[in-house]
Amino acid sequence: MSPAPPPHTATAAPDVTQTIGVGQHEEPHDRDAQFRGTTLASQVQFLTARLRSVGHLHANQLLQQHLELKVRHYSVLSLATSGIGPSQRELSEFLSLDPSQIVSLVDALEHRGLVKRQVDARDRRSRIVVATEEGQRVCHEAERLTRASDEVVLRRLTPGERTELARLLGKVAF
Amino acid sequence: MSPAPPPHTATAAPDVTQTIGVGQHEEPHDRDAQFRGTTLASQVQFLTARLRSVGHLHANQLLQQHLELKVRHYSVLSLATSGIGPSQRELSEFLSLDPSQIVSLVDALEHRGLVKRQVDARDRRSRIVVATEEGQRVCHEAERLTRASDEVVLRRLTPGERTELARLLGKVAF
DNA sequence: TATTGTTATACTCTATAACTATA
DNA sequence: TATAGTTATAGAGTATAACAATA
Repeated sequence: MSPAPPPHTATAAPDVTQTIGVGQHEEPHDRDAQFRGTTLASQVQFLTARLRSVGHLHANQLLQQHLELKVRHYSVLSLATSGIGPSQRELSEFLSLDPSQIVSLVDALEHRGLVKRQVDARDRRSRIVVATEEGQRVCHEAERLTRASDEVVLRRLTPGERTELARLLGKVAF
Repeated sequence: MSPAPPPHTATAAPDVTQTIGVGQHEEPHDRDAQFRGTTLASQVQFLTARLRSVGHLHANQLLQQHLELKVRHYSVLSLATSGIGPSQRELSEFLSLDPSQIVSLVDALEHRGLVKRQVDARDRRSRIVVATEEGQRVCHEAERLTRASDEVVLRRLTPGERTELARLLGKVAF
């Protein structure tokens, strides 16, 4: 059995030399370790995509199950509850979503009575999205759920490591 | 220590208290800082999603521009080049993609002569995906590009911080 | 009977352009 | 003329089910 094969080092053409000729059975554990030892698995962007994938799935299920809400609706609701009074344009920019997507998200939240649109007196073209009292209640519950999701997804990190991860992400995410 | 102002604390209906009353002009910088001080902006999963969004966009453009490749194709090509000889099923699991998606990705790479399917002698149902010589050349170039993309996206981090970020992500991404 | 790859299908998400109302 | 929001539409991404070959 190959103990810890350094992968991909300028291997010419010898196809699957590591795979063939090794034996007939691969332990699942060793196999997974092989994948994690890959060049791809060492790249930050790949790891980031993977983390966001598992996290998004988990948080989405949790929100859907308890509040019939999705992460993307929650992110709008959260900013509408924050007190900073975001316009739809600002929501679009900060959430990296197209303005047309914000429309449907706010529509959905408005139909459920969680937010309302207010015409900005200083520029009557723009609509400020603010949470209703019910929306605030739901938002706080959603925040509790998403924090719980963070806890689960980051369970392998110590509290100090979680803080550090948040700090590092904060430096590059904006 | 609580440097970030705790936002949103049960503000009843007073809409945009922070926004109104300050003045008639909002500096873009202050406004952005308000968004970054939000509860949402402090949650790890939100930051992760944002980082992956900007990173994915950047890397995708770079790969498309230089190699007419997308990140998702690169990830398959990279594992096909790694020497571990992944089956399509294994690619599906490690990349968190549906088996049917792997089919079209491998099809595309195969049509370009970058990979080929080999029937696994030990289980003739499964196909091992291996890179051709040309595929290996393209892969190494793609790795160079994605590393460059990482450099750009993480430019605000010190080398030590990048290593630490990769380590923390590695602990939670699997 | 169960699994791998495949195909077909539908659903969600994302991106683009055109329209309106305000500026 | 330019911008905020809206609408419509198409494309990319994702999920599901059914099928053939093999185990």
